[in-house]
Amino acid sequence: MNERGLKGLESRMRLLEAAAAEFARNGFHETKISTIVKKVGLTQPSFYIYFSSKEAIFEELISEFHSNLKKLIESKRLEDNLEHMDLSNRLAEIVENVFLFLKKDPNLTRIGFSLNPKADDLIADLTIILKNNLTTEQQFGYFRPEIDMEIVAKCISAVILHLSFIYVIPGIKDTKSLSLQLVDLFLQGMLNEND
Amino acid sequence: MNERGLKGLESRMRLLEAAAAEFARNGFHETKISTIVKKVGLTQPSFYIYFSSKEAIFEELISEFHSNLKKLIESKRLEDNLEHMDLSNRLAEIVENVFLFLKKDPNLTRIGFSLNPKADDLIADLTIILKNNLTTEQQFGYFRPEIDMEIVAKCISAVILHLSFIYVIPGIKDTKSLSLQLVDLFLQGMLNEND
Amino acid sequence: MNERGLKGLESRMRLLEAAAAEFARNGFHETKISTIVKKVGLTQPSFYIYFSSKEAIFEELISEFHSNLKKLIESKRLEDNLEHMDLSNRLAEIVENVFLFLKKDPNLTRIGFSLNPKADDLIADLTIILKNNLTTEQQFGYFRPEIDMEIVAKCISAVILHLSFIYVIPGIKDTKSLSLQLVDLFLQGMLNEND
Amino acid sequence: MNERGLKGLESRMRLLEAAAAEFARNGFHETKISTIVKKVGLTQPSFYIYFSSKEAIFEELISEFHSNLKKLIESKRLEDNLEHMDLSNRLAEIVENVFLFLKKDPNLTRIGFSLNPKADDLIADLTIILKNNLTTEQQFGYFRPEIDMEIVAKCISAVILHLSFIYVIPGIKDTKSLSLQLVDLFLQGMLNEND
DNA sequence: TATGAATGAGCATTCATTCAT
DNA sequence: TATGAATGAATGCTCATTCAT
Repeated sequence: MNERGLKGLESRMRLLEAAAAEFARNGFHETKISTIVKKVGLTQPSFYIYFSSKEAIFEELISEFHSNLKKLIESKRLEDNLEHMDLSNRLAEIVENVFLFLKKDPNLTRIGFSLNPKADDLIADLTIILKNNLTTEQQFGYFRPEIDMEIVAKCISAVILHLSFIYVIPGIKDTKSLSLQLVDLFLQGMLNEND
Repeated sequence: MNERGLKGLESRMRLLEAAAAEFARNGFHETKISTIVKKVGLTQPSFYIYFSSKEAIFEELISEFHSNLKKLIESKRLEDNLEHMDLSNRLAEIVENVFLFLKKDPNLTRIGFSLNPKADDLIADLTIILKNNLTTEQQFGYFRPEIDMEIVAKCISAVILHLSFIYVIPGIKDTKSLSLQLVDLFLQGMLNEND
Repeated sequence: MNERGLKGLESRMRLLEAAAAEFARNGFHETKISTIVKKVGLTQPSFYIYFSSKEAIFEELISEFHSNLKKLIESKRLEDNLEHMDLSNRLAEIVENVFLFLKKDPNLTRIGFSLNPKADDLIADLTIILKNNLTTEQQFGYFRPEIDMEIVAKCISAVILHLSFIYVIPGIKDTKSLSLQLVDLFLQGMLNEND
Repeated sequence: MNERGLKGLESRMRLLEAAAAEFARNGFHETKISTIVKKVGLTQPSFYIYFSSKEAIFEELISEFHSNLKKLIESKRLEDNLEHMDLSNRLAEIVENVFLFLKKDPNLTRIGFSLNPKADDLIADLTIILKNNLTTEQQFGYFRPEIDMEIVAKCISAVILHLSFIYVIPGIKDTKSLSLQLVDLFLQGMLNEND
């Protein structure tokens, strides 16, 4: 009775896409529903067939992005494959996966990490998973025991996010080599050993 | 008409403070002039005696913050005192100085690095100075020659900012030890040398 | 196209019922077609198969109610049976009949006498019939000749309606005894004759 | 600081008046703020300087009307002057006072007794006061003891209201003689004593 | 230096209604 | 007989800003 047909589903999808683009470019408040529907070729009331409010569509975009990202991170637990690759490569692969995910939909990435209250929570979540992984490795003796892995996790999160915005999403740097360089930096440090 | 009496100057100051607090808490668009003036005990027209528009007061807050921060960074060029301290400590001191600056006025820090277009420029500026410093050191042989100092500079910028927001401004961690840990991480890396 | 099948007729009926309930509870403007059709399990376009507009269904409800009520009143002309009962009982019976009619469908009663322009006309119609009856009786010498029967008729109309809403429809008072009390009040007055 | 000057107070007053006229003519939902302000020669935002919402101005009109009417009724307690006039005249005077009050501002009267939820409460309040008065008289032996004064009070309320709308407010009947006729009807009844 | 009063421009949202199927 | 999809036309309300004083 309230079933959505194919055409309706497509309109909904196109609204979501258009909204993502607008929110990403202008933020929540400067984004107008009139603009979104115009892009899609609909009128304002149609918007409210599919979404109950401006907040609702924003929320929907964010929460799906967040849950997908969390899923990705959680699936990448280090313990699963501690053996079958050397440490650097395993880490680099994880980092690259995150880069690729964030690059896939730049609009969502921008919205998901914009000044919306839940962005901080998301970063915190990601950081926790990262920290757990790193702590495990540390207990295996791979990392210096005196390092506070909480801080490291927070550093890495910040770095991945920032580099995503300035290098990965704009396509300025290759994700593979960037990941390797990052891992190398964090693993080896900058110091010249010869000194 | 442009002669500022004492009372006027004070009203202006209080408006700036109130605006900083509001912008920091709610962002640009959700901040209402009516709220700002109410906090200060003035009426809306009074606002326009001192600032030509909402954008103007925002701009004024940001640009002073930005220029102060730039001044700080530029004053901390490494070359100036390459000798009189060992590398780690010199770096840590610089980092701590930035931490302390950002902690001094959390509202401004939040505004200055919010999603306002100039935040990216500011970060870029800071990163350039940092990169120049690091490159100099690298040429002196302190750092591994194969490292891309541009990337490193960007990592460090991101890390300093992020840790400022989650650790320094809330007062959760001591700036001195945090700076030292950061420098240690970036200089030595995480790897356990014994391996 | 105008052949009504069984199912269609039933849908129409159920829409009328649902509409009556909604109009009674919320009035015309606060009643939404979307609510009506939802209650019936239909969609909005289906509504327009049976009724040309929101006004149309409202009008249909009202006018049937009005014509039924008029029919009732007109059928109760006093002259028809001036003899076969004493005056009080004849009057009380008429009053009770109206009470029972109004109680039968509270929703319709509420709608029919709500602030819709025709409510006043209806009351005026009822009042005229009442007045004619009373005048007849007056000419027969039953009532004091100096009384203005127009005013009395209007009083009685108002009283019947009001008591319907507060006593009869809620079922708080028995219609028979209430009718008798009313008739007694209007016939004998309140004064204590012993004084 | 938020003080209203003379001009502001006048604008507020004129908005109240215009709103009363509109609400009375069209009811709550069909009354548009745009119409109200146009009548007063203001723009829509000005409306919100003085009233927080459409509901608020409606509420203000109603509640002032209600409280004034209650004040009037309460001031007219019979006990105060049981002796100094004969019963009929005292009662008629009270009724006439209510007529005059309701006639004074027909718009408010219409709004105050329209389909707004509190109208019923108001009528109930008035009825209670009336009933108390009547019961007192009854205990003094003026009225027949078998009469249920609750019902009488409700009848009188309904009658006064209805006659106000159809006779008093339109100016069709003189309030003084109408009051007397009403009192006579309720006191003496309609029956011809000679029978 | 400050304010009471007012406004232009805009935006989210609602609802009865229609059209193609 | 019914529905999925869409819309025209409003409307309440907000906010930065101005003007006269």
